[in-house]
Amino acid sequence: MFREASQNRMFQDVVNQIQDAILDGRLKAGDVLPAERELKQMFQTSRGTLREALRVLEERGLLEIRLGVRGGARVRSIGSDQTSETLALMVRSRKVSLKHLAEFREGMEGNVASLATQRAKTEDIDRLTAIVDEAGRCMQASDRDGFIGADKRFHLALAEITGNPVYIFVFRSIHDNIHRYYDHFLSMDGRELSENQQDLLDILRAVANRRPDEARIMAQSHVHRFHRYMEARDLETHRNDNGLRGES
Amino acid sequence: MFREASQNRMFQDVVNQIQDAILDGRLKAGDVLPAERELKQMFQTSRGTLREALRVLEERGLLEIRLGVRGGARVRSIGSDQTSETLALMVRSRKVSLKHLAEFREGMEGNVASLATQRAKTEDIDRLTAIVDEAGRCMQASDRDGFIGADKRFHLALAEITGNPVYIFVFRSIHDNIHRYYDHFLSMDGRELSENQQDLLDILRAVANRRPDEARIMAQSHVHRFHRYMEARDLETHRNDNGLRGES
DNA sequence: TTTCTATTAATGGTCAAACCATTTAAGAAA
DNA sequence: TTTCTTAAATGGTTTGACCATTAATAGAAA
Repeated sequence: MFREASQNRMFQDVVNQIQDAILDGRLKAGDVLPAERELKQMFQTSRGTLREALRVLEERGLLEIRLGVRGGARVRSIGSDQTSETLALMVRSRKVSLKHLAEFREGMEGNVASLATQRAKTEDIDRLTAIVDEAGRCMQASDRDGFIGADKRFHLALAEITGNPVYIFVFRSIHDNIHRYYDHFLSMDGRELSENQQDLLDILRAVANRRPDEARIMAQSHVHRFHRYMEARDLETHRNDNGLRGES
Repeated sequence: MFREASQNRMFQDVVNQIQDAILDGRLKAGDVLPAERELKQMFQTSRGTLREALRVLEERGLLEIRLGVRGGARVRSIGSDQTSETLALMVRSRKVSLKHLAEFREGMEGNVASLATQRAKTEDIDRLTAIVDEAGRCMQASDRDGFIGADKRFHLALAEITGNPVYIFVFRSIHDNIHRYYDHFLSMDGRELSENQQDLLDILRAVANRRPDEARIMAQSHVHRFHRYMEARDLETHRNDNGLRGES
């Protein structure tokens, strides 16, 4: 119900005050806090203590601290970076595998596709169409990275169409982590590119025709296909090493 | 692809070294790091710099720091606390509302119920049955808090049955945040308790009968019911204040 | 002997003042 | 005008001291 109150730890109080100011809108994204030597006087604390507080806020993703003249602590907009980092920790510590991430994403993308189908406006469908067209061009040019980028934007667009920021938030977190595997394990040849392009077309058609259940199935099988490619590549290369370590 | 490399910021290097030791298993949960005055010599740095590094690791959820003799930095096990905090920030900054959280949860619980149905062993079903029985006793005793607790354990058990830690991780994050609303807005009378108990029985039956799709629908409508209760209460009390602010 | 109490030492938390490193901007030189 | 130099603002680091909290231990009281 409540978190324990800690008397000691003055820097915690500084953290709370600044965080409240940001979350209450008194400090907006882009604002620059006064220099450390001024802040320390405003809070009546030492510079060391103040810096510990800034470190916490930076780690929380609320501040970005730059060096040099005109540097200082800038207020950032709240994003999903931190969750992404936490998931990354779980992956690195072997608590979560590619299989787990992929399964979760498969279910979530199904929900997203279904919801997006129920809520897409005509301009949303136009936007999706444009992305699929671009993916098609990448496919014909055998531009693998371009295709993967378009694929990502397609899924992100679906998440945005739902109007629910939680989907965007979680999607980013999952995708950031799963993407590391793409670079290692996902090499798509022409046939695979064309299969995936067909998937996107199928999803788009289901959305345009207002068939949520069909869109769910299509999206799930599309993500599942990606997953299978990676699994196959993983098995091929697995005797060499275990893939992803030590890139913090 | 890569994060920018920052030469300056010596504390970052200390963070990386300790984090790597934890994630590589050289430091296990419960281990206690040497005292700050020893660590500062091991890293050949000043105490202030070292403390900034510890602060980051604490904020990342990797260390827990205690005061006094026999205090110090202890290695924690990696959990979902941090993501929960980030979501909480988004709720407080009005980027995410109860409606968004509830909708996301609804979809996710459907997926969880479906997967759990496909994977439940007989002992899993026994466990679920025991939880539902307990919920039934709470219902008959009009023990609202007890019922909510049993309900939460039921959903958590389903997540565990999937065998996918990502579901457990995300469930905890979402639930921690949505639970604050329960305390404010959710007052269930006898009829509502009994409706929810019936929901749990329905889900359990679908799982036991191995009907994934049915389990999905049941779980979704169950979560949806919770959601509607809260929405109703929210409207009732909305003229007073906006509910949840400033409890950091 | 057992139990309570006061002391003590280990440890994190804070403070102060100085110096270093980086970056931008203003001014000087070409 | 363009390029180079310099200066000032700002975060990063160091040192050494002192404060506050806590667990263990020694000692007093029962």
